[in-house]
Amino acid sequence: MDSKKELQEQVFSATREYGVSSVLFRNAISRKIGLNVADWECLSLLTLRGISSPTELARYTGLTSGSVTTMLDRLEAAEFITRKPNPNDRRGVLIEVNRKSTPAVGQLVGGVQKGLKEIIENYSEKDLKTIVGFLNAFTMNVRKHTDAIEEDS
Amino acid sequence: MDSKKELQEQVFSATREYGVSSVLFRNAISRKIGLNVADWECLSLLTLRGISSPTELARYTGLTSGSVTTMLDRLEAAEFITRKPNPNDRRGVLIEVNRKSTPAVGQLVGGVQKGLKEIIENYSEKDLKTIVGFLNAFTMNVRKHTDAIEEDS
DNA sequence: CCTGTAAATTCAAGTTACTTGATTATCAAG
DNA sequence: CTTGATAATCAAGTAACTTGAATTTACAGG
Repeated sequence: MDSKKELQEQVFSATREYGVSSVLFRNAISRKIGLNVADWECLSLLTLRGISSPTELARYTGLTSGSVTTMLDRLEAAEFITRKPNPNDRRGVLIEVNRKSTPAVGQLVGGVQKGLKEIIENYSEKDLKTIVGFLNAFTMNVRKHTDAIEEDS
Repeated sequence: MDSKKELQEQVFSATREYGVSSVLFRNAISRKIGLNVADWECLSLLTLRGISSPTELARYTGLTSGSVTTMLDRLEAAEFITRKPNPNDRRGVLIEVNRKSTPAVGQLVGGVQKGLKEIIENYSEKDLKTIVGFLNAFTMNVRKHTDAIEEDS
């Protein structure tokens, strides 16, 4: 097998390890913080997006809207999030993450992000372009297949 | 300088979108197959990691041994896995994934994998090396922090 | 301006999955 | 051959999730 084919296989394999490691990290951190996995993923998305809605969180976690309601009740009671009225749609609510009430979370996530930034800093512009291109292509591919799965139901 | 910082930010952002898209794919596929998210992820771990015992699976998932028992009962009833006696330890069991009994799974996962392989084929050897290097560095970083979280408990 | 339909969220009742603690069987060591 | 630890399971109780209905608001067509 030539070296290019081998490299292709290495990339393929690396993407899987990337995914597995992310899952294991999530398991460890949610356990550490004392949240179940769904609750943690919810907080995680909120951290990325800043503000979200129960509908979006339902999609992200794969839970039903009813489950999201009780999950948000839990997170709100624990002061991880706040519900606010949506000024543009009086049916909806906006979910905000309370960053100050989660110093442990910030520290744990911040550590990984810091590590990632250090990795990124070691690449040239050219390489960064290659990496961004690959990551975006990967993401588009996953999205395409997700949509395909969801369509024929 | 500025464009490099911007590129770095793009990579950082792309890794997050990569993660989000993976989560949404997981939701879609587990729903499609009729497994809950936790069961699907376990099946995935069993397949990718070659995990073989309930004990090991419990460690990876953060579940208790009792939960793993009932989860394996579900997966076995649905014929996704098989329990076999461990010839080296009569207390234990070995878990095997039944690849043949899951054509739907194979087809769905195969689709994404095919797309990924097509993406990979468009890169030069040099670029592939860059990509592998980045993915591995990312994975190592996540693992390092996972271990750190698990250690001080 | 109405009216019907769809969407966002919540709620109540029933189901599923998880945890804890005990149980059985086996191992490993002295 | 006894002691302490480990692998898996089981039973009972708890926590989380789903389903389906209710409420409120949005929006499109007549």
